[in-house]
Amino acid sequence: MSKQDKIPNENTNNEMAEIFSAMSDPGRLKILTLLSAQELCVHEIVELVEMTQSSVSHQLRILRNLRIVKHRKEGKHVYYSLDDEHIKLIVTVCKEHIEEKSL
Amino acid sequence: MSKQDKIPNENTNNEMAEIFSAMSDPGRLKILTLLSAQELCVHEIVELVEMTQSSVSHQLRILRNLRIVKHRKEGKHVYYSLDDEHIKLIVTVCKEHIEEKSL
DNA sequence: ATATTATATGAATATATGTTCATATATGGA
DNA sequence: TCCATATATGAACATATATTCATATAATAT
Repeated sequence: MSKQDKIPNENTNNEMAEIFSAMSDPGRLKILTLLSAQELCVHEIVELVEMTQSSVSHQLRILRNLRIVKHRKEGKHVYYSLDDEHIKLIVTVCKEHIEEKSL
Repeated sequence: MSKQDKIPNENTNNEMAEIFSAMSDPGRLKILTLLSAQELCVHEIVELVEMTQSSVSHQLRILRNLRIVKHRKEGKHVYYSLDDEHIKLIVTVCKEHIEEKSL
């Protein structure tokens, strides 16, 4: 295996970068942290992260498009939740990383 | 513990977002993947990731500033390596995530 | 000393991204 | 039907970011 083979193929690498990009905005990261713990509907998220409804909705669309979150509709409400445990783990490991660094 | 308490404090959340931001560029992600496997000097990285020397150098600075990579100088060469195993783990988990999704 | 190789960096530019504002759609209640 | 609530979305704008180009610095060899 050559050194260059350590790099995933172009598509996989780009998709990984997209996932990290989705996690790289403070607002989206808060949303992901919340959804790591429980399912929430949009207006609950809006209150918890202190962003406008419009902004939250735009951000949720980004997370939806990448299939990082899933949603289900119930009456007037749309409930969002993490679509994948990997994301939860990544958030956790990163948090540990920060906490160890700041010692 | 209230729902909002699930979100790390503002500083921690921002630092986490910065880490993910550092990993969100395809070029930087390739660099990090390479350095997950072994220490490399700048011109080796340049060849492996097929970016210009200037661009690689700029990106390495970003990774250095966030203490994601460390470097040591040996003669004319500067060797870079991952400063932290957490980053390696995060890359691995993300790769698994992509690979499972694409089944 | 001069040239060559390795690396870093500032400025400029092009592109991507997040927020706001206005508005659209959908559901349920009066 | 009319209204209020919940959510989504397009356009515009401001900011952030990556790359390129030119150049600077540092080490080594001739």
